[in-house]
Amino acid sequence: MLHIPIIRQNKKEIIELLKIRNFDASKLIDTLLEQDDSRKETQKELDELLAKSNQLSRKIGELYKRGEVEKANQQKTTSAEIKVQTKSLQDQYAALEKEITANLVQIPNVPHPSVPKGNTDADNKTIKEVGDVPTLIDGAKPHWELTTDYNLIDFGLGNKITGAGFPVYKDKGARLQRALINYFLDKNLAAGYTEYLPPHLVNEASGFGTGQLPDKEGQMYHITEDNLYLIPTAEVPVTNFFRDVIVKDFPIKCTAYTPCFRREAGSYGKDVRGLNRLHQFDKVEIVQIQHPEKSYDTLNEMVKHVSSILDELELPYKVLQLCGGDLGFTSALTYDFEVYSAGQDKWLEVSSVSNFESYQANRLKLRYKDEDGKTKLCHSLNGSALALPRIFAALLENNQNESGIKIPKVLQKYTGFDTIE
RNA sequence: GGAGAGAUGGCAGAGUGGUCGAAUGCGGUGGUCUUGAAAACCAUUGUGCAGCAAUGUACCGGGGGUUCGAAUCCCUCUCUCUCCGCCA
Repeated sequence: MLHIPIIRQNKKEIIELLKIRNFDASKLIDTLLEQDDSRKETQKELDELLAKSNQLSRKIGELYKRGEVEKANQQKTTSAEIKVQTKSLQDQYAALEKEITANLVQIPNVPHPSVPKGNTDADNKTIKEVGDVPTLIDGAKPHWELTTDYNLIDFGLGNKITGAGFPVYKDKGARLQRALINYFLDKNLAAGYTEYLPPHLVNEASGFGTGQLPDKEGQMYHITEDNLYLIPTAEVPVTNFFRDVIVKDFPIKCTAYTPCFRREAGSYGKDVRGLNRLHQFDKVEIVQIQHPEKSYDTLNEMVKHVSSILDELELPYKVLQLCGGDLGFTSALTYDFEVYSAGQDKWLEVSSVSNFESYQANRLKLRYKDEDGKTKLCHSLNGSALALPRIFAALLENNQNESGIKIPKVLQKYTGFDTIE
């Protein structure tokens, strides 16, 4: 969520920028600032009253010590009166704070000025396109046929033991999957990221910290018995490492492989065909915590890094800057990576790299100390490097020929084979 | 799963219901000394909110209660540790 002092300082600019997302914040912000004003006033009154009460208590203590019991008892009556007043002021204060937070969480992050206006993904801006769309052999197939033909994935078996959206990888399919995970992690390590293997279940506080809770509750699998949630992305456990932390050295660079679990309620049709949309999938994530002045340099660095992976995999891809309407709620600027998957003639999103500026950090209480020793909010960023299933699909579809499926060179030392026959 | 113990500042660890935001040690920062370093000595060192500031206020795992007054007493939740059982 946004930080109130920053809203106060840059009110006009923020309202203008939020229009890029087609979000009219003017009324909400006015209400918010009014509520914050009365919160301050209430606190002032309350503090004064509490000060009075504290003084009185100290006085009563002294009177008792001196044995002046009667005088002390008189003062007690006054103290009791003050207590009634403080109680009602405290309630008032708590109510105001609650309203303020409730309003605050309704305001999405302020888009970076460079974010293009727009409503849907059709308005996203193509930053660059790399690689040529491959010409396929006659009778080229989509991956959901190739995975069966070459015995790489058994969707039916997944249905049997769990349900739709839970594929079972097998033989060279399983090995290719493992190769991709290792390759991605090694690439990230070489770029200076530290590897983590976090829990796949998180508590409620973590869900709130990165913004999945309370609003997007239905998108996560919830284990009610223990009140834990299956992670929808490694972003949740990893970013929450830094909840309530005061950072000493920038940047912090983390990478983690985890399975990701998503309920995807309401998805259906051909978008969910094969590997295109799953309830469980593998992903290698990168997360950075950075000084506010450097976060956009870092964002560019992350985009370059993801690009270099796709270059090595020899997949045609494009980088898009998301328009206001397509931008995630908590992001200030997002670049999406889409890979061309020839067998189904489709561009598939395989990575989303975002700068959240201080939006997540404010929820997480993730801070650093500036030169004057004042605590300030850090910037947080993350991206996929990369999401596996769609890469898997594109590799099969683009590299198919009469004799089998070719494995890109860079992966061969990880797979231990160069073709799937 | 059964029995017990505990949760205090970056860490370790005191704390009789009143001057406790909290002893002490370690660590951190600044300084003295030194050619430099170490050692020693001196000083300083939590966070939020309000305020230009002085300062005020809140916070001793979370929530509630008793009391004029709670780190300290009571209730409750969560978590951690030890022992026993089970187990990869």
